[in-house]
Amino acid sequence: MYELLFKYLQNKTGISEKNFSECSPYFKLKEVKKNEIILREGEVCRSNYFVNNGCLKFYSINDEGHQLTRYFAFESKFGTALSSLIDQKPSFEYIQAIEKSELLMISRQDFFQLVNTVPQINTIYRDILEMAYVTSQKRIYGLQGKTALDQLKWLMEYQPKILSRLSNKEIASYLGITPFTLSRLKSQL
Amino acid sequence: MYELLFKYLQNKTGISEKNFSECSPYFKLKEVKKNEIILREGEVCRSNYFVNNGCLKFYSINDEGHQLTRYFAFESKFGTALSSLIDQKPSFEYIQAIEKSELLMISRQDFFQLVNTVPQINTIYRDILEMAYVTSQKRIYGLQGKTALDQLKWLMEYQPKILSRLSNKEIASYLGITPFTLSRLKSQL
DNA sequence: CAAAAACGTTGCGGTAGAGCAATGTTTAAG
DNA sequence: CTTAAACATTGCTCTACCGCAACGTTTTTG
Repeated sequence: MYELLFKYLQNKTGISEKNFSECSPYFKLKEVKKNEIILREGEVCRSNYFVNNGCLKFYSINDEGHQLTRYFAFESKFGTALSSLIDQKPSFEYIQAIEKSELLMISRQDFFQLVNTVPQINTIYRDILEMAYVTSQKRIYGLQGKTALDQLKWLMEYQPKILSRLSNKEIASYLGITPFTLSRLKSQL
Repeated sequence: MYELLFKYLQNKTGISEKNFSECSPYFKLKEVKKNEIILREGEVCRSNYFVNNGCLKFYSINDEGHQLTRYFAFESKFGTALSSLIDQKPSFEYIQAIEKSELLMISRQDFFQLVNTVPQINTIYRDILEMAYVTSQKRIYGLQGKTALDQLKWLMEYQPKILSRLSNKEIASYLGITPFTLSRLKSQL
């Protein structure tokens, strides 16, 4: 149950089995069905999730009712509504399982306690923040000011997993275009 | 020279004057002229900057030669090419002073040493990362999928300082639209 | 395995914003 | 204070993307 998480932490921080065994009990197993919604807009996010298998989608719904996806968490990734988790205000994003998934869930309180007491978890949190930031920057710079076709090419180059594993509807939501436009673009490649 | 930085740190972490005096010598004063470029695309960013007065612009230039601005650092803000600073790869963004500015500069090495040895600086770095992330998220969600007019209204509500202090050219670059479009929009308000 | 629902594709028309050029205005520099 | 340069505005045209509708295909579910 904790093999993947241990591998992940060991890889990033070189944590020992002993130290890990002090952290792992705080992570609870949570199984979710396909399409199950884990967090809704307006709710305060109180957990951090590590994906053992499956895939989570983090998205918001804008004024016109369109989904806009910021992040897909596949296996061996942490994911949470970070803004909401950090300041404990209502989330503007949803978390939903795209596939039947197995998650390791840790409460906000336990997580930040580990961040403050276990150096390796502090490192992991720093790493999560850095990665999240760098990713979001790449996204802004990589996508803005480009045509949708260029965005698609960028995605093919840097995030091929998203293209190969997800439906056009999800991909379009990630790119911020309509499935119609995506369909047309694919025929131009 | 260090009053503003001390106030900033004290406000965020409650640091004592004594602890602060151990950190402050690492921050060197740097004065820059209006329009002076502090970091160019392709260079590796080796410093973190605290703005004592003036304003820094963080932007990239896309394939069509257009500026895209991600952040303006006014007084009492830290700013750096964070992605480059973190992984020490060439920066894809420029840092430029919009006005004659007075900066406190700390080297990457000194900064991360402080992060790892001074709890209050660790907190500050976490805070910088969290803020940077939350801001970039707000930007993605707040701007994408909206019309340029809505973007402008959003900016008026949440970042009025940018509108009041900067030229239309800078504002347009921040919104990812042309100055022409911005000019037209303003007449519609 | 059959019916329904979700998803993908394609054509048509509409619109927001870009590019360019012309002109007026503000800022900067000698 | 004067001249040049940068910036702002506005009209015209063009294009990328959207919305909707119609139709075919795949997936889900009872």
